[in-house]
Amino acid sequence: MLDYEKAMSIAEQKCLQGGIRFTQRRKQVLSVLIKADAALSAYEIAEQCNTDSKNKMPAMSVYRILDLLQDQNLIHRLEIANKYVSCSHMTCSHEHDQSQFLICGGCRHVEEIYLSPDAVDALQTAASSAGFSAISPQLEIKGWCAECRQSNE
Amino acid sequence: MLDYEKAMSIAEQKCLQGGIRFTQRRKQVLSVLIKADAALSAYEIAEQCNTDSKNKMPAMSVYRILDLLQDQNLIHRLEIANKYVSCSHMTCSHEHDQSQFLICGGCRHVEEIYLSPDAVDALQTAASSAGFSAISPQLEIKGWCAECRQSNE
DNA sequence: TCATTATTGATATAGTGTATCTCCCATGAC
DNA sequence: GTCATGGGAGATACACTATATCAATAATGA
Repeated sequence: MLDYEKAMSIAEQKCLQGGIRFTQRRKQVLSVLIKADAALSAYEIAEQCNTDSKNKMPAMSVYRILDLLQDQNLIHRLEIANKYVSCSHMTCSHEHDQSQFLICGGCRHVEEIYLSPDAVDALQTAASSAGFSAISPQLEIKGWCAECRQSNE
Repeated sequence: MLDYEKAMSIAEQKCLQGGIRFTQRRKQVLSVLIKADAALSAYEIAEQCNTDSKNKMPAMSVYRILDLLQDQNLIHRLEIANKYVSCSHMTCSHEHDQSQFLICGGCRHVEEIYLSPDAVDALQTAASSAGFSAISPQLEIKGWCAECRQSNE
């Protein structure tokens, strides 16, 4: 899990650089995602916010804030899972231009993985051959976690 | 595009083997997908069915039929795009256990690609290291098609 | 202080998909 | 041929994910 304090401070800086405010609402959403250390749906985030504080967080606000946090590269949206995760590279000083996620087709559990540059190159090459100019800097790969695989047999 | 007649005949056989009927409704849905030669959403399929014939195809029926066709390995569901495609390997006599799709993050255009076994192995290895027992036999990789890439700059 | 703009609240609505219950019809047993 | 059975289809309701829009509010700079 990310160093919470460090991550929040970096998020504040990034927002400043991006010319937007790091409001209480936005802090709250990002905070939930970092502390969860897992992929959550927008509605799960709202629910969590509403458990944590008495100030009601509408789902619509969550979506708005998620969009914004994504623009600042603070979180990722996982399209296969329809969920959101905090960017695990947020507190790294060096640049990462590739993230890869494994998503269990059964329980929707999400693991971040690290593909070798060779593997990424292979994907990129295949994409180019098909007339695509680039693969997404954020790959989502569906699979089966050990647990779901077992219970499926 | 698949040989239409051949594909439909194979689908019929597969349904027979699977112990289910290849009804008019099911033929109609599969037919639309094969002829479209593209990824369609469930509602697009329903719409197409309703254009083609006067017999109204409710979206709910489409979902039911898509599930069933998927069980018979006649079609694939693309989770990133929320769309469905006919299996391009349907008419092949040999076995394919891996399909890969490139999906444009902009226009949602779908291309089927062929990854080298090495690349697939690399993915599988990374998955295993993360505690996943397998990657999906059907990979979805998001990217940017040349057109969308251009208009995004 | 005031005007401007960013942010949030509130409501409506679209899109995608599942659950459930009923009815119909093809099939096989008799 | 008749009837019971079960698969298939229709219909309706609803859950979940997400966007659009407009009004209200808070923060900021002139």
